[in-house]
Amino acid sequence: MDVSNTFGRISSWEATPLFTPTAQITGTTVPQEVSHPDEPAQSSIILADANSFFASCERVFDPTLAHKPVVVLSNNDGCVVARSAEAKPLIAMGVPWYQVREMAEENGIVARSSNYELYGSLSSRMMRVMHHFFEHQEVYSIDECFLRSRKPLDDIAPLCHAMRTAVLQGVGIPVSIGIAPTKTLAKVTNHWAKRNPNFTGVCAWESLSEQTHDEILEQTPVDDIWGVGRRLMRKLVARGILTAKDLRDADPTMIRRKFSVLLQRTVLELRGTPCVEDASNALDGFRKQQILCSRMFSRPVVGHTEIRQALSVYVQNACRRLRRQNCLTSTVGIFCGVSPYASSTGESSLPYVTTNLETPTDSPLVIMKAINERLVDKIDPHTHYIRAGVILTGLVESASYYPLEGFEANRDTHNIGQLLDTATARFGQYSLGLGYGGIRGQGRKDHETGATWSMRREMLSKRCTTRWDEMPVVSAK
DNA sequence: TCTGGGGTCCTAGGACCC
DNA sequence: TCTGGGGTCCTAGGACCC
Repeated sequence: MDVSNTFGRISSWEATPLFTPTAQITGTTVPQEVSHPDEPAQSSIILADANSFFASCERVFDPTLAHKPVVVLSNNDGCVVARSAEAKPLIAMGVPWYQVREMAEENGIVARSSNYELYGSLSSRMMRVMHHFFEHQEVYSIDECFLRSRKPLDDIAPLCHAMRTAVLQGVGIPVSIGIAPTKTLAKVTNHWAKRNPNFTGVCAWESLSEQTHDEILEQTPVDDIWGVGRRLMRKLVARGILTAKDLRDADPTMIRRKFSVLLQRTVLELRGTPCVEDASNALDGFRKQQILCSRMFSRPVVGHTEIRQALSVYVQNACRRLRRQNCLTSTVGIFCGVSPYASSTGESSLPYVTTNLETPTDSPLVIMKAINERLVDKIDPHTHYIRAGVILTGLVESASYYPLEGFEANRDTHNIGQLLDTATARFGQYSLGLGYGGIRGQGRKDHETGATWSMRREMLSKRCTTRWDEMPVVSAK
């Protein structure tokens, strides 16, 4: 076995624990990290997770929502994607909004369209505050991060309490914290802390007795475990594995053979052996390997003209993200989808077609030209599409790419992308656009482009932290 | 009338090479 | 007429996450 594997990428053929001797798995031993005599050999994983993040964000600048049931809807006001604690008993996750709207109004449930600009801004504030407490931070999603510490548990727990208070006071978002030897157990602990009123937002796995560990795992259904979705759950239940305790006690080799290396890692993680690597250093930080921009339309779209309009807007959005991570793309793909509810076959995603660009680029002009010339005619002009999207893959770092002489054609020589970035930073997103991405309407209700196919967001709150003209006004009497 | 968006990783299978 | 074995790379599809 290659020892360099141990601290680098997990090899695909075997679940290799990261910090502990691996004799029981591979027959070899790996060096342990050097530790200070006063410090535990293994670091603690701290999972900090905001409570009902989107709903909590809506409350930050609208105190009238406090203690009321609040739900946040997906794009296009489609279905319920977040619920405050008060709303949880009243409304299920993921239900289509149109089916429950009447009931919600009768029960005094307040609904908001999703306001990702606000959530993103509050998320980065929250992450900054937490980073102040623990140097090693891995931002895992918009509302949660893993922190790592080698301090003794007696020191970590008070720090976590202080961090929780700081986020609540400084940003206005309540978070729950789980501390455990592995990421999977930190997730379990965190969920437990949220459900159990005995914990004031912070719970440490290792402060609990073995009997409590068993009780917690016994009460955790297998599909509540990080990494086990609906499909896997069905297969596991068929084998009599119903709870997290059953999975922890299953034979890892059998799990590897019958399922996958991923689930084998989960088994080991439930036993306290870290197997899921720290992703914060992957790819120089936060560089994505693919960029996808897609949206549902507010109404079905037929024919190439409007599809081109939408693709043009999405390409500009994708290119902005591409430039932000200093990359160029070599392959562009587009897809359209029809409603799986309307089609008799349940088919949802129709053509996905790709084309390779002659040279990598970040220019929306070059990409849109390739789409118009090579891909758009693969789309059926008579189908009623409800969504479309653009995927950029084969990303390369701009700094490391030098075109051969005579092959610079795809370079954005006029720096149009840069110009768009500067203009939109100053005047707001969609204030300036290219071609079909050029803007016709201002209406927030019809989304930013003002196009009739643009998504619906009828209950959008203000973007208080990112728009001068939407800043909240406070008055004192 | 109306059912989200943006990612990741793993695996199997095919193409291709020597 | 017989028709290998071992390896890499790429891609599509499936599963998962929030």
